[in-house]
Amino acid sequence: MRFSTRAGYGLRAAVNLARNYPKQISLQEISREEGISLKYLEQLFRTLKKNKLVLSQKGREGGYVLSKNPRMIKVGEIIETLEGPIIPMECAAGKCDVKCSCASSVVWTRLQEQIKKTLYSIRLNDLTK
Amino acid sequence: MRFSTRAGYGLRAAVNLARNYPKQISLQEISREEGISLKYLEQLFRTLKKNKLVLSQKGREGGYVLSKNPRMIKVGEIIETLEGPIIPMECAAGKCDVKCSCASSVVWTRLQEQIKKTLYSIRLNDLTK
DNA sequence: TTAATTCCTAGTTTATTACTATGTTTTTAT
DNA sequence: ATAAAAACATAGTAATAAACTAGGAATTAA
Repeated sequence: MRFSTRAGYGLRAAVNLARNYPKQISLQEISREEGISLKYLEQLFRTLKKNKLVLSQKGREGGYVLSKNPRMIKVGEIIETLEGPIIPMECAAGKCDVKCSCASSVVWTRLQEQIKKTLYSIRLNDLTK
Repeated sequence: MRFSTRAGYGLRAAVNLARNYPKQISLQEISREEGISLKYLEQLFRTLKKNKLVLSQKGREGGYVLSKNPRMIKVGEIIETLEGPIIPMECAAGKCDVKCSCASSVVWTRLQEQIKKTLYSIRLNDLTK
């Protein structure tokens, strides 16, 4: 049971932006500071942008900023954007066949709730102190 | 973010044993009832046995039983046995390099705690009703 | 006009998961 | 005794996804 490095890297990058908020930061800086491949960061930020979590400016002296105050951005948003929805097991996805009306599905739905609850209770600015 | 089918299948099989406890059940029966490959079940049960969660009897009329009353077996035991320890991100493993003394690591450790707490608060007999 | 940046698509490598194949050994019913 | 049914064991394969790279195009400010 692991979250992907997309989530790990993405969160670190987002915290970096949160620390610098509202200053605009280039991915090169983040890449250098966090030791994450620039090209990989570009991919991550494309999806972050598509989901309106960051704003960007192209061209020289360009970069990214969080789209809202870090106080308003929940860690869960970043992670679900980069990883897709939190679904520990098919059972918890709702699309259950007969076999999955099984007793153990309550484990996975309860787990799903708890994970989401945890991730959505932490905001980016909680991680900048 | 997904748990493996090992955990899903293994849990279902364990719940099946719990329902039949203390009767001994063969993997063929479980395979038939749960629609899980027999050979795959054999693998899973080898590791369950190695970790003393089940007892076995070889030979004709043989099979498996839970090693303890289902009241005493936590879902987390089954899952961690089959999947390995719950570590949402390297950060949470303790073996953190400099980069991972980062702010975001508190997310992963808190998440780890919550997941464990959830999985260890449910017992097999909670799933047999 | 050049350098630095975001933006875009596709490809490649690597690792893991999921599952299969082919047995051996043990035990019980017949 | 023998045959069937079960656990036990190892190795191999196929599919999938994750992680990352390559090579650019478009944009913008110094």
